[in-house]
Amino acid sequence: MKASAKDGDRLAEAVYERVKADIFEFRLLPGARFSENEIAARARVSRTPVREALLRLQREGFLEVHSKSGWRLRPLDFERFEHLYDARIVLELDAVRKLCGTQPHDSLAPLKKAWLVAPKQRLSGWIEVAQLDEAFHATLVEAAGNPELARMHADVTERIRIVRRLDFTQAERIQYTYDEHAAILRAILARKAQQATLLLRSHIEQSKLEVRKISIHRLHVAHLEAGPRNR
Amino acid sequence: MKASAKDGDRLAEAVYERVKADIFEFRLLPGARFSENEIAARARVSRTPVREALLRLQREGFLEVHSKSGWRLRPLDFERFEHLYDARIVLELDAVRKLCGTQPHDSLAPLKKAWLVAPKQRLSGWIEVAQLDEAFHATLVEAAGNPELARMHADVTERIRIVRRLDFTQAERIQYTYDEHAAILRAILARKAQQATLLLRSHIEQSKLEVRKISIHRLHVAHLEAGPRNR
DNA sequence: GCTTCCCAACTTGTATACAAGATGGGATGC
DNA sequence: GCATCCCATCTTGTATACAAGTTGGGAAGC
Repeated sequence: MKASAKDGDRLAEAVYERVKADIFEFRLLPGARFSENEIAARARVSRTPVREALLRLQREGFLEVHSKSGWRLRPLDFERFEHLYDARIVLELDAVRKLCGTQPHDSLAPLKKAWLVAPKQRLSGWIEVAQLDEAFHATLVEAAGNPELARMHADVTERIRIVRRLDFTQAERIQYTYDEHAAILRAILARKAQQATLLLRSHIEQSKLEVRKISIHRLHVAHLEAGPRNR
Repeated sequence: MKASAKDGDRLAEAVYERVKADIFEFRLLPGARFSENEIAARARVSRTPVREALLRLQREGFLEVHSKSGWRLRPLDFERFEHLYDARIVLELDAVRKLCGTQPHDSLAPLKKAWLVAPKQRLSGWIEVAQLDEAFHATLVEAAGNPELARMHADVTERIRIVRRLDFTQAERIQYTYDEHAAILRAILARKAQQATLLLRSHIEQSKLEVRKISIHRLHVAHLEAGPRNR
């Protein structure tokens, strides 16, 4: 699949998606240094669209550029991730409060179909569940009706994705996620705002905690096998 | 003051600031079309840094680009402004709740100095008051301690600035702003969360309303004197 | 072996060249 | 007068050329 031919004159966009995928799939490692020429050579394009893509990823918080010296993928910043999880809490709780204060939206119908299912029908692949989980929370915020808040939430989602996925690599966490999403959804549909917000807050706090634990573990392993690398 | 010489190799940044200033000061009008070459010629730089600046302003929601056809400043979108004001409410109320739940921060000290003053010491220039108003709300959010939420709030602030300033062109609105800010601040310092959030919500709602009224008026005038122009 | 210094090779940031699509206005046909 | 078509011109998107700062490694000196 040649990327450069049929993308409708959007090489910069293609490079952007490609580099972002490299980040999420750990082909580019946190702290790694690289140059615009390397990316350009790999993608078989010139530095111009590469630069456009990298500058965008920089603005989005993924990359750093050191003038005349090169680019690097920002190291994982757990303090930042915690702040982003807290931002999720703010945005999602507000959405749930608004949802509980209006007529039931049919925009929540797909969530019922995906999450209020018999245990046998639950998905188990961690990649699929991670996608479904993102969609659950995004749908809540979008259904609340403020596209600007939804966009902010989507930005947060992208920025924590790299660590959030780790949560679902534990099988029992998938089951908890199903249980908790179902409970949250039922509370929203029943318009129990107090209950829904409490459940959602603890659900996100729990994710935050799990990710912190796993990340620390991974960091420990990485240090053992690689020694000092970043900075 | 030559911009190109001493800016430490940051032509793109200088162009970005320049164009943004043109937007805020109505040298570029909503709906106006322009090309990269025009901007480049005015700023005496090549298209490369211009393009970098424009792409950034596009990502930030100020501009649109139509492929091979040109750029234009997005028309004022009042529905979007309302959503952004609602986003402010979400972010600032959360900040105030957090502030009321912790020990008093000395980071609020500058606010006391600026807003808890005798009527005689109040500023009256609408540009200064608009800046001070932005700083008031930004300081509240920053003091709450989550830099990510503060950054989102700052982004919102930039996007509504163009209409928000209109609020302060009415002298009595400046007085109301002083009164309301003082009341909000006192409630926060007294840790009266309920009162502080109520006051802050109605304060922002009021701003939203005023801006809507003024904007509609301005739109009306613009239509009268210019006829159909955009779209 | 150790430190210092210097330079060649990279790097980004900017300018310029080129490709190809969008567009508007005027000539043409009626 | 009016609609249609076509092309010169303008536009973005990409590639390439150039300028200037950063850096790392090896020679030189001791």
